[in-house]
Amino acid sequence: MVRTGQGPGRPRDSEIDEAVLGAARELLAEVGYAAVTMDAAAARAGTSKAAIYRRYRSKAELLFAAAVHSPAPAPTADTGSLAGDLAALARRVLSDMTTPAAREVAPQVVAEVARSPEAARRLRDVFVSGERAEVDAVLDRATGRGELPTRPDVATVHRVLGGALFFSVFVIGEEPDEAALADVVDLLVAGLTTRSTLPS
Amino acid sequence: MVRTGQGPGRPRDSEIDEAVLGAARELLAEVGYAAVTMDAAAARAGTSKAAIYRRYRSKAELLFAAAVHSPAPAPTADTGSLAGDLAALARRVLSDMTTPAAREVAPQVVAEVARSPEAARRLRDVFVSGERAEVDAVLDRATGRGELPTRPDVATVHRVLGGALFFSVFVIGEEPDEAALADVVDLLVAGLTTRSTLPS
DNA sequence: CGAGTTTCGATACTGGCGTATCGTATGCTG
DNA sequence: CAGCATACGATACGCCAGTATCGAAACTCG
Repeated sequence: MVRTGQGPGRPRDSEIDEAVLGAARELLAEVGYAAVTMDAAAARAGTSKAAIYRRYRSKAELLFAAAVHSPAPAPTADTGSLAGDLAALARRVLSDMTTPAAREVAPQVVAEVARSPEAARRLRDVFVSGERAEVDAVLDRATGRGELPTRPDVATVHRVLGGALFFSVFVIGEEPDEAALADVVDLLVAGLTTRSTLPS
Repeated sequence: MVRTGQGPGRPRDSEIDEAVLGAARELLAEVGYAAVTMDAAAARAGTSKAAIYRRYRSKAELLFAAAVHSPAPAPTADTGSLAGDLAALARRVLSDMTTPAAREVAPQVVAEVARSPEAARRLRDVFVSGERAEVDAVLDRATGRGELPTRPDVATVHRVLGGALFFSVFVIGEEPDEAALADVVDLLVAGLTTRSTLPS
């Protein structure tokens, strides 16, 4: 019994998938999050609201998908040192966060996550795990170089680095400049290279 | 010419101030953020929606005010060490974040902040500056004890600590347990006591 | 080929946030 | 006392997210 992965019934029209996503992207760029209307998105995509809601559970999810272009995040380059790698990673994450689209969409996604456990799961699968994997790779390289006394807990490092960036941009409301970013990374590197991590 | 601080016109009724805030608090606790209605809040407060919107610019701001009880946050106790102080501060902030009300309201406030620069300013005045002052006090004590080689940048420490907590709860979606919290604090302390901070 | 299931477009509908409008009430200022 | 500016209750309204309903189309399985 071969499971084709396709259930019974009429299959989704992939052209509509793209049309919807494209329309959402355009509208988001043109008028901004608040002014995007589901009706307008449907109209521009040449379809109906129902078709959109079959694909996304809310406006926040649609525009989240629209704002996220590259499902293949370029893995952080190997700069040769933990400090360099973390700085590079931090810069990339920060630049992703400060995209016009991301600036508007991310807070809404956080709000959505609070309402829907399912949205929370999806965010974790799409974003959190991806970021964590990148942090993991950086720590792997540093461990390989012998820069670290013990292997730090990935979750901790991710929490601290990602948290500092997210918090700065979306809660404090001021994007850290290059010096502030360096200060955070410096603090993190100093901590990692000094202590022995507690067992998680 | 004495500016009384009260402009012309009929003054606000302070009883309505309290009634609105009380009604909002009750409803928030009873039915949760999403199910709170501005009409219901007005009705329970025995007033009209217009009176509420004269005081708060949105549902998010109303429920934010309703969720924040103590404008006088108990200053963090002096535990005798930087590690102890930071751990205590982290625990308090975390417990504030994980209140049922805060869990629902905080993400909405973040979303609101993205839409309204004015809301952003208010959040900074009410919350960010308060937290930062607490971090500052902790760093002051540590510096006084001679635990730190140089005075760290408050903004950096605040970003890292506050960010790690906020990010964990509201983005990653998992509240850090006692061990995870200890790991973050440990990392932070190791970093602070080791390096010399870059000039901000 | 027929039964069952899902998508599609189209459209109508509900609920709730936020705004606007009135006539009235209440305070300051000259 | 005469403005004048604002707050008040009471609606009414626009706008939009999200849901529901319909007949028709498209695909799978038996």
